[in-house]
Amino acid sequence: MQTQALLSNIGIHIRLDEHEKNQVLGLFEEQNFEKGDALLQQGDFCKNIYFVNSGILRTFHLNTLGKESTIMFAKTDWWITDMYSFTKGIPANVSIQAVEKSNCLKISKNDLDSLFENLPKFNVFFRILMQNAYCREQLRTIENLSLPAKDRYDQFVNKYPEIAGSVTQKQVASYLGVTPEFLSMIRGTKE
Amino acid sequence: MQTQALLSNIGIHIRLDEHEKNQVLGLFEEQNFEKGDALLQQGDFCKNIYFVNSGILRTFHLNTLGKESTIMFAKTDWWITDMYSFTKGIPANVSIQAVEKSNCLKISKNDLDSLFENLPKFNVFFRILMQNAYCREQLRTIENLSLPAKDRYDQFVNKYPEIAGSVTQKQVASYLGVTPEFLSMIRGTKE
DNA sequence: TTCATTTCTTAAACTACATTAAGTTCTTAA
DNA sequence: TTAAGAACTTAATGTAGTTTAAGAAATGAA
Repeated sequence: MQTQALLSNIGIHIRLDEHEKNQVLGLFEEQNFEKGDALLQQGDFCKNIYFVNSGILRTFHLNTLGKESTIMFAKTDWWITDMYSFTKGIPANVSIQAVEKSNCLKISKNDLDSLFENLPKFNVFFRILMQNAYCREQLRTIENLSLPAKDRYDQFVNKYPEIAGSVTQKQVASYLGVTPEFLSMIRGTKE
Repeated sequence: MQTQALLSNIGIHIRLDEHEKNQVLGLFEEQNFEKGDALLQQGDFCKNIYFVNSGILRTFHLNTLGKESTIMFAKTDWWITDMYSFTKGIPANVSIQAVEKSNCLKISKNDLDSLFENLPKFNVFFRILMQNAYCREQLRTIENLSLPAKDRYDQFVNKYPEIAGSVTQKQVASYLGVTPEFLSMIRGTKE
């Protein structure tokens, strides 16, 4: 099980001794996904949170008309789950899917909760993780509200060049909130 | 200083004894705002996080063309700040404003950080607060991407009836990402 | 390799929403 | 109380982005 990436991700925010590292790692389980595999289906209960060792994943929502919206992408060193379903125990309103072959470390809700109890500083770590996720999401709201599609596309490519280069334009379009046809047009107009 | 609302807000998630309650309350300061008052100006550094005792506030962003986007509203029992500026010490990219006469309790970044150190369970409280904020923000992203303006308006009114009834339609429009003129049209079409 | 499927592109016709403008109602400060 | 400025409405015109469709390129399974 590859654990260096996870340990260094945690290590950015809190310091763990050897015993604590083992305490944490003992609760994670490795899982491999092939391109297109589903980690979670919209409507099911999200029981795990995943740390991405390698690969790219995404969460997407299907509305009542069958329109697909990409809510987030996750690459190496990111965490991905349906936080709403995971923390509140309600059915997920997104699916999670491997965009390409990926390797993840997952931890269940129960095990994470036990970690919060038995290793209190893990609350510090997750507080910061949630803080950052909230800030990112709010920044996206600001961009969605204040920028036209072309500018949102440019921002996206600047911010996440590896993702922009690895996922289909259809998926990028559904992340930006435009059709693939319109994204294709936007990309045609150089400046 | 009104403190019951704050204590019960904290009490939903963590248990504090009398000494700890005083330790917490000692770091908060009461502040009153008149309608229209600014708590923070876009471009300034956000040094405080505010708990709303009474009233309604909002954060909004001004883009380079002068277009205003409402990022969030906060009413009684909510927390409001520019989390990005507050936690990372960078200039705010939103302003915070009292939509109506409001009473708040504020705590500075330094004092909150000292609380995280000296009262570790406050990390649990803020972890949950950030988790909830992230979930809310992500749900909004889903709605922005998957629903047309009319449906987003209906959802907004259902979810926050008091806010919808207390703020101007111009502000609601800038929250939904449409012009006031178009919101007026939407409201005209009964079902 | 090869065929089938999906993705990407281009373009014409269309629509949700923006802009402009003018009139009406509501707020608020003097 | 009043007047000035906001906020709200309505309607005509304009546009960013959608839909539909059809062909070209890329991908993937046999």
